[in-house]
Amino acid sequence: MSTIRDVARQAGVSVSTVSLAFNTPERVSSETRKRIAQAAAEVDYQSPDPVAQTLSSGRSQLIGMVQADISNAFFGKLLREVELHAHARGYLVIVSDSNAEFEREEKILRHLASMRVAGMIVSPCGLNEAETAHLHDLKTPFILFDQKHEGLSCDFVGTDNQLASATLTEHLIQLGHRRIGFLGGVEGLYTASEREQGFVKTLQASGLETDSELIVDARYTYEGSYAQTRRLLALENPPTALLACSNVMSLAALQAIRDLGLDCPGDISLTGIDDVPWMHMISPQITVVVQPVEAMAQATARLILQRIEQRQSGSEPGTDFTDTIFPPILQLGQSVAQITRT
Amino acid sequence: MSTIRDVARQAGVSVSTVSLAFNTPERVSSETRKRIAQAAAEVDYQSPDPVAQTLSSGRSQLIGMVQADISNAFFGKLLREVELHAHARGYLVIVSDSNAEFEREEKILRHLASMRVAGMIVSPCGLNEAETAHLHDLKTPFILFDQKHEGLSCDFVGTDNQLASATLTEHLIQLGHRRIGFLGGVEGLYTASEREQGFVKTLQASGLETDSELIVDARYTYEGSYAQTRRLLALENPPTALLACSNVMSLAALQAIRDLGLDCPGDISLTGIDDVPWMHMISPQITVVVQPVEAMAQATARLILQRIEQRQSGSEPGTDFTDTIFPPILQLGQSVAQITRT
DNA sequence: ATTTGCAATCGAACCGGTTCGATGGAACAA
DNA sequence: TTGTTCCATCGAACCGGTTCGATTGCAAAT
Repeated sequence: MSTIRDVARQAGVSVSTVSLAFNTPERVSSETRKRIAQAAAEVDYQSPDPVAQTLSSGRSQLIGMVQADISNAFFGKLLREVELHAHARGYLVIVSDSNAEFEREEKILRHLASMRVAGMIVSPCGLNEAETAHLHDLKTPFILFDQKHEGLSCDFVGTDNQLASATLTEHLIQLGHRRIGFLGGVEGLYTASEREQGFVKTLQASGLETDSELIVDARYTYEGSYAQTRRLLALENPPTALLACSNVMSLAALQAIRDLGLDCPGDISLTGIDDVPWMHMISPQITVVVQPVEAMAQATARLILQRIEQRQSGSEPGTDFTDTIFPPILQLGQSVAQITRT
Repeated sequence: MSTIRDVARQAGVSVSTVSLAFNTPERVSSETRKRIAQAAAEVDYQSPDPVAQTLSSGRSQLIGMVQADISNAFFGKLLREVELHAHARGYLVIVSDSNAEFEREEKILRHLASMRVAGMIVSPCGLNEAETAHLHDLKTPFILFDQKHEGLSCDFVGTDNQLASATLTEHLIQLGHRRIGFLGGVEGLYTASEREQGFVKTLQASGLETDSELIVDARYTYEGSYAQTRRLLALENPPTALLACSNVMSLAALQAIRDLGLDCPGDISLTGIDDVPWMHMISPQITVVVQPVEAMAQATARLILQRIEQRQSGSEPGTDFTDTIFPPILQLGQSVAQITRT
């Protein structure tokens, strides 16, 4: 592999001139520029070494992504979109899995920072103040995806989580449901609390009372949801419908219903937030609200590159941060039955 | 951020001694070592800068992965496993999507090489000789995953693809099927041709004739499989069973069957290779062979790290390459009917 | 003719480590 | 005492770029 010095020697100019010719061509006479180009071809100079470039300029051609579970399909779409955009601009993407552990997340963020990543996309699982401050201190632009963190001024891309659960709740209410079981996510997590709020507010707005017995923490897990569904359906006064706060939890609920020998929607109606690929082929097709993943992924990919290039061109961090909120989309299935008033 | 020079100054030793103390502690007197450790703490020296380290040592703490579609669930599992192992040893993972385009793949490989990745995991979509040679020239260890490439001596982790289709074919034959439609993958691709061979060989071993009309190229895509399924079922003498060579193609076939108003398995039996998450909740549950993804991912993650550390400790590339082949696992569903001989 | 201004180019320092050959001193053998 | 080894440490070169202040030469302004 030949270096910039080989090119300089071949072209009979100094190393700095070659560097200049590559980075700010207008500062080099067209004649010299031509000679350098030819010399580069002659010694088969490919492109500036990214590692050396990073060390001296302090900025790499890397974009970092940190998620709680990178094997998840939702993240897969995001990853792909980001990678395609990044590749087009000469960036590579580093992904890392925090495994929903706080210390890990912190460690990863430091590691990424030490790699001088040009930008980051993060779905924080829990960020303390120290970490928040640390993120801010970095000159690196970053975007919060899906999980918002109040008190962290930066860009955010996500869904209107309150609207998601509100939409489903309203749908159930309109079909006559009065007792709705809410299978919630991890307490304290942004999306989880938003979704719960959307549920509760909608009930209140409809003049229905909220039975706290029906609002359960199902941990965003299959197991949690499965167990809680069985528990809810075993109550003396069971709900007539369930609202599961995630794709996995909807599927667990459906499985629990099947295992109890009950019929959905005959015995119990089911709705959920988010789908999984091919979920529409499962019967009954579950009525869900989905997030427009592709659009969200695109928006995120575009935004991070835009921020990176802004920073590149010298402009300061600024305070023009935006929240890009996508509305959830209701997808009717056959998992909800109409209830006749008693 | 303090550097190794700050530590050296604080400890009153030279820079090289500090470096030595970090990398080969046994070469430094215990007293000096102690002083350096204390100095490091005093100036809050975190850890050697990975970028500088890469530039001077020629090896980074990065593992590269290249796949044709990184949003795919199969890859997601692999990615996660690799990332977890990598993280534990201080590596970060770069992933890149070749989008099944040859030039892209080539470009990515070069880019990764210029980043001095410590190792690579690749599922090549098409590697010409130039590229093959290029890969070999790199001192970087790499593992082929899923897609093997004959004539490239390196480690491989994958499934016994012939056995996968053979298992399904035999299953169908035992249940009386004589005309089996084969929905094949992209021609020329390793997995595709292996699976076709497994199918054809099994038919021959059973003394059945192979009707070339029933072996179709469905491109590993949903659309391809959907269209070909409709075509096969419209033949004057249609097959009684289908064997789809991928998860997506099985689902497409099932959808086509449904859309034709046919019953599976009543009118047509269906089997497939690979599942998708939650596929067992679709009815009829499709009889498939699955790859033990977790085990494969683990094996790959372990192997790449092992290779990297071997190389680290100075041993030469060597020729002890291994093929780690996992047997596919038959998962019976309700998508295959018994045929009574006519 | 002298000064000023500007464009083109250069040299050197720098980014933060690794690595190798050199050096100095202590221990040991002749 | 002198010579040989060996251990601990050091200085300098190097990895391959970027960047800034300095220099040179030429044209325009005074």
